[in-house]
Amino acid sequence: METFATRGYHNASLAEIAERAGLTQAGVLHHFRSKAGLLTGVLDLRDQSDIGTLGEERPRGLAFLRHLVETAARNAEREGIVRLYAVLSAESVTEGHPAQDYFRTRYEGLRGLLVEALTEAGELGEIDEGIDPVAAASAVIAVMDGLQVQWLLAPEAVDMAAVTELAITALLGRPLPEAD
Amino acid sequence: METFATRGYHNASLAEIAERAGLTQAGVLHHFRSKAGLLTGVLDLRDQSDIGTLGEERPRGLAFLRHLVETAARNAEREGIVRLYAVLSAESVTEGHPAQDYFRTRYEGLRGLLVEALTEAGELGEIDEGIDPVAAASAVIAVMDGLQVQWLLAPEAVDMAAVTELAITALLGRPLPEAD
DNA sequence: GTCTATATTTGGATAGAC
DNA sequence: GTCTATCCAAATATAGAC
Repeated sequence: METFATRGYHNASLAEIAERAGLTQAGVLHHFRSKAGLLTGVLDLRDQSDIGTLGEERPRGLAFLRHLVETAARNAEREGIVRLYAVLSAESVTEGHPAQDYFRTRYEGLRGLLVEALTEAGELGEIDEGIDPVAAASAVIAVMDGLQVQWLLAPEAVDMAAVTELAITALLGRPLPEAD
Repeated sequence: METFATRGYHNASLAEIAERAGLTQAGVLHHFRSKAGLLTGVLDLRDQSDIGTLGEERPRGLAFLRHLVETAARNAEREGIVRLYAVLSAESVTEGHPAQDYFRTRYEGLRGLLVEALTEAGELGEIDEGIDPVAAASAVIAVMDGLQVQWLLAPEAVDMAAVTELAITALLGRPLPEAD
């Protein structure tokens, strides 16, 4: 994870990964059939503790948006994870990238989660009728992703949580309720 | 440009670039001292026709924000350029990447341009007093960047111009004036 | 200014011993 | 399950002819 985050997929070498894991390059390939397989394994592992796989008990309505702001705040303390996703998601749009399907599916899922949360918020009367859940969903995800790159290049210049909350409240047209 | 956009920096080879340019790999290195030098050259070239280098006659106040929406619309017809910046900007956060300074400076400049435009808009009475130009600047840039990755992975699922305009109008708390 | 040739390094992957 | 040894391909960069 750390090596892919620090170097990206193509510039990461199995030799470096092996060394950091305490075995040889051939040893790594005993557990994963190829470098691409290793990347897939890393992403699958990460997924088990990530937002993209929130279960049925996930927060509903605006509480989900609040959860995203908290995620942004927590991310400011997890540079490695932020870098991993920022680097790999963008790299995945290159030709034949092994994580392309993963990120296509991930974004589709994230947009779906947000559309659902925004729709719930509408039904609960938490937000105005006029809001387009699909457009707002893309916007929220985009802000969070874009902030990560800016923050990685200049951590002192960008407050990810504050700007995320600003953008969300602006899109909703009202303040976000505090966390429980 | 096309090769770096399609493959990223590390996975692009001088051989492919040379072939597409109609000469040999050694021929390319006669004009650029190294692969990193070539990347720098590409970015410098692009800069001459790009938003980051708008001169003194750039649009002022909200007209600048309108200009950004138009850029997003135009970008939907320029996948190559979009991919170039999306891939390289994220890749630039990896260790020792040759475009790191370029993108750090670029984002700093973009934020400065946005802050200036938003400040002008405030002085012109085009937007409310309460708006924080610095936070809004980061947000606008982030939305545009984030949308590009989503759009590259699923062009049919994301309307870059519409969502950009939605986010900007939300952040401003009012509609954006039409272009001249 | 472009080429061929080559040096040198590094990469991913495989075979087979232990 | 891990290692050593090796293969093979590809990469950047340089030297020097034309």
